[in-house]
Amino acid sequence: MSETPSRSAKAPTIYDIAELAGVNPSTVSRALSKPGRVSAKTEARIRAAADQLDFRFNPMARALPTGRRHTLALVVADITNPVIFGIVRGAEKTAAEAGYTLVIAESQESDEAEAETIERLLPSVDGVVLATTRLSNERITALAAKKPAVLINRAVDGVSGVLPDIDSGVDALLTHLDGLGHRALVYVAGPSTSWISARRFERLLEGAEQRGMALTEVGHNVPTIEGGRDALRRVIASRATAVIGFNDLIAIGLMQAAAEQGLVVPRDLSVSGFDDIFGSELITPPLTTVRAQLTAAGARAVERLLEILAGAEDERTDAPLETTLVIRESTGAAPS
Amino acid sequence: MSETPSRSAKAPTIYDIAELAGVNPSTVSRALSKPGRVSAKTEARIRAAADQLDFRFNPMARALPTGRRHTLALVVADITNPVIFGIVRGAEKTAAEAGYTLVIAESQESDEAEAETIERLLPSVDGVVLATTRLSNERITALAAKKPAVLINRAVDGVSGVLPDIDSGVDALLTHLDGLGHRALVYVAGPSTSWISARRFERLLEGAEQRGMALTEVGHNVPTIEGGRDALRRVIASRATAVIGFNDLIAIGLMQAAAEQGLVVPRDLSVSGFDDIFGSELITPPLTTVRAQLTAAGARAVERLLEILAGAEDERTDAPLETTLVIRESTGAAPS
DNA sequence: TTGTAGGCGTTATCAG
DNA sequence: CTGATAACGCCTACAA
Repeated sequence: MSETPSRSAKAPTIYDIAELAGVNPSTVSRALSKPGRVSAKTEARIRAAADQLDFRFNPMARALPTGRRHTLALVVADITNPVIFGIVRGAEKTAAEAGYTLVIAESQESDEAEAETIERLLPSVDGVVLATTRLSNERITALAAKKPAVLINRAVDGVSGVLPDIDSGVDALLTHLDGLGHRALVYVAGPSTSWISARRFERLLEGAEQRGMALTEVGHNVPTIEGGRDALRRVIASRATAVIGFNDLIAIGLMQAAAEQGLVVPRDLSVSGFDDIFGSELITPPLTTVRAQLTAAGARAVERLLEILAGAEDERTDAPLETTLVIRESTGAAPS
Repeated sequence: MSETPSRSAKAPTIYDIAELAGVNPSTVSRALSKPGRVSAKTEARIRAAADQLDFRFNPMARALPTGRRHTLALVVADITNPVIFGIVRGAEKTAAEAGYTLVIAESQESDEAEAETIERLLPSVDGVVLATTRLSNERITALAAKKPAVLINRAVDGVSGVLPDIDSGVDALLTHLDGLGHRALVYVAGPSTSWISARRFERLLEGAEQRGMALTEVGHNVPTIEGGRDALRRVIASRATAVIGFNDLIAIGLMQAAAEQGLVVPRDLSVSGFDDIFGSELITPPLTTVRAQLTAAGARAVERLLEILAGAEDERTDAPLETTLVIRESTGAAPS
């Protein structure tokens, strides 16, 4: 016999239940939030009353005395970047399963804008996941001092992070290109604020040295298709036979621009990227890329956050997430 | 001289400010929430104190007496569907500008799962945007009775909705295909619970009749690339020369499967879709599609919600969002 | 213009 | 095991 709760009618409270069940409100609170601390009989009666009234806890009221909001924030730079698909999905699922709500915020512009967004959200969440942050290390450290924070694809001293296994992926890619006969490579870097872009380049450098390959870097680019297109001219000028884009978006932009210039990929130029986003497989030729476990990253970030909230030691960065080279058709033998 | 707020130190309250400024807490509340109701002098003093303590309102505490949570929910069936991108972006931006926080929830499975998700979120939000809902009309009506709700791409009596201009887009598409000489079409429908899929088919039917074209429908499909692939066999069996996918994802799946069968698009089969998502332009050949204004839809949905919250009449569905036919290379002359 | 007092829904601390 | 009662941080009549 559940009533039809109209929008105007206020939601039932534990007082309503208490009255209906003939007990004290505090007993209702106990019965409903910490089962077992109340006699089975009364608990049953209270639950029945709660059902009948279609009762839900008021999260706001609940948060007041406890300080727990049961809400987590996920901050991303650009929602339209397909990389965050998986991250969002993994994070949302894990949060929901733990009874937490996930707030997603986009920080678009500068690190200034991002800082503001976070500032705005902070009072209503218990912790924050930073997925593609443009924040400085200082700001991140400051943030982590206020609320539990976990980083994805970024390492900052003293702050928990979830990282991909950069080295193995990069190595596999280099081995692949080496095998195809490429001796000169270019890396099209991401934003200067991207920690992971720098790390990828570092490892590329090491690997290229070991293999005796030439490697140059094409300075900071917006991590979008546009960014990739804009970089083509500099890529061509480098005379490399294979380009490695900071991410798939850049790689795709590169391929589009190359096609427009009459360049045939991979005959004239081999192109590869990172992440394996939606779309990488769609483009012609399909993109060779280093796949990251995005969903797992999102899930793990939230797990870490929940652990910290549960009182775990703060900083910890567990084993990096495995990475796989996905060979498709955008890479081929070096032109002779 | 801002202190370094440590995670353990509790956030400052209006009491702290009151003490520091030598006034009553209620005066602080007034000064900070409704400027002008306090003498300029005291207000200045209070603001200074607030700054000094780096004060933020506690949204939870604020929500208690007022009942306003300043939070909106956006519920989507599948976060990895690129259609959602634009919607999320538009919604998030509009919400943030109005000082609202956006919670995004994914409801994956059945309408049962979606109902549960909403149920869980409801107490912590002021209103809900349903973007790709699988809920029944009854459930939607029930939901709207509890909290303000706005639908995207779905019309339900008595509930506000944001709709695309289906007719003009469909008509443009039909005219395009007619001009290319196609006389037999197939529509690859979306899920049976998709209101907009049915509407698209209806209009296709009308238009096909008017133009004397043949049209068949290939029953309900999952709105993903997989769903499109699975439908190809039935599409071929229909003997149509042009397929219209419920959305771009289905169209892309169709194209992939067709290519694997050795069919050349558009020589052997013309393919088109709806939405113009990320990826439609990337695939080869680039997809002809009816573009929807996704970002605008998300923004407008939140605007409507805010209007309702501000006391506007409840139901209203304003002029549909314009739709544009984007002709690319997946459609061509009908085979003779 | 500013202070006082009561309340919002829940939890926590004490008694009983 | 259960009932009072005081927080939690803010808002809002009402009074001064």
